[in-house]
Amino acid sequence: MTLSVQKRREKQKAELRSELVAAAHKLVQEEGYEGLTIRKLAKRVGYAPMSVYSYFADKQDILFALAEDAFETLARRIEEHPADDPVEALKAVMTEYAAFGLGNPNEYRTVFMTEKTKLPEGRSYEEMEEGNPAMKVLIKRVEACVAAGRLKGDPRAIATMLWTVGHGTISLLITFPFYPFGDPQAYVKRMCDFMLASLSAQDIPPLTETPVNC
Amino acid sequence: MTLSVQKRREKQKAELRSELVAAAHKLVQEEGYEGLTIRKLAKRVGYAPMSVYSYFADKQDILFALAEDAFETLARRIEEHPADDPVEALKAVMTEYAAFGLGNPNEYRTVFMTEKTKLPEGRSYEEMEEGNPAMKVLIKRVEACVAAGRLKGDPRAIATMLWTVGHGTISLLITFPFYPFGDPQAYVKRMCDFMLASLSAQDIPPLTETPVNC
DNA sequence: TCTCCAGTTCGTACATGTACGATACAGCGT
DNA sequence: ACGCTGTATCGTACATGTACGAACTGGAGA
Repeated sequence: MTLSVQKRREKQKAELRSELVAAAHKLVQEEGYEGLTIRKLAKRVGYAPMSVYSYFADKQDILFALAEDAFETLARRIEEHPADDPVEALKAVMTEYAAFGLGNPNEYRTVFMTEKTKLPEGRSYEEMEEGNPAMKVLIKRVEACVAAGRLKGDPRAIATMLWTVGHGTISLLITFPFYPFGDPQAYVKRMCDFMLASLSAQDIPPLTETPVNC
Repeated sequence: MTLSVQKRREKQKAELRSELVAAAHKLVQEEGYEGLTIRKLAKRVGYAPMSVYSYFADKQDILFALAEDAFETLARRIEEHPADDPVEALKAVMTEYAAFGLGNPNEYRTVFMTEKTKLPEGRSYEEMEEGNPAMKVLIKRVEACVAAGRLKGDPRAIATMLWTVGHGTISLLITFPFYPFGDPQAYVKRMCDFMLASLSAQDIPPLTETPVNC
């Protein structure tokens, strides 16, 4: 029964990790993002500071776990959105995405604006789509638009381009709040409408087949 | 002659600051970006660690000074680029901008991917255009395209949208090098061409006049 | 000339992230 | 039953950014 023991171990460990994430979340809510400190977090759950490192490789790792939670919430929020027209449904993804980013700048920043030379553990880029449910919804709704004949081209390429523009919009709004974008909502809507209108008028080739000469 | 004394003071101070920036630059070149430490920097110029704070408010401030230098180089590189066709000239701005960002990710990140809630000193958002010559060139070349009838609409709005997309492209390529964008150069070119083609087909209204109802 | 003051320099101290290694303990083979 | 090994926990130590205030210094006013 050594396996059973192993399993129990892992389960316990996962539970303690969850407990730590919950405590971190509470800490952030109570004292703001700068209030999240390894020492404080450890004290919260009655551990020694260094014990936290048994569950997280890094402080970055803790932030990442928090962000993953947040993005699950985002995905849920997106999914429970009305989707009468496929293009409108796609726009809703971008709008909700932007609202989330602007409303949770710290989480957004830890996921999308911090160094990713080493991504947690060794998982490949699928982490992007597996660990980030929002991306899945985006691709799904793009595919719906293509299937409905409202967009032409490779869904993944289209989704990537939308992501690029959405991210550019959000991160600039976050980073340069004083730049005269006008109303943030309006700017998001402008970019969103612009992209959809422009994409509708073109046939988007897949990403890898783009000619590399030049 | 109290003014003259004041001036001399300021001049001296500016010189020392420049010396610090130069030393910081050398340090970064020699030991990488993590090697830049206030203590090490102070030791380089023979000061006590805390004396650095007479010239820079923050470590962020030091990085910012370094990045400003880098962006001046970028602007020079852009300006000395052939500009036969106004649209091609505009594309060249984006291409060079992207090449710079991908080639100097650390500088790019400190300028465009770190919190700007408090921008150095109290200068307004013009810091964006005054302190960052690249932005000026962008607007200038957009205006040239509009004047030549190749683009329609408000130059500042068009420039802002181009900046948004360019930044989105660069920052995603920097942050997620493992995502299958395909060849970075090709992806930059794709986004660049896409934007120019799409912008050519529309009349872009000014930023502030965008309707805010939704 | 003496006193005072603003600004520059810096010594010390603190909170933080984290590396290193010690300790304690649970499950295993002998 | 007894020691062995791997793992969870944690005490200590170090480098770092930076706050606080002391010491110094050069020029201004009495």
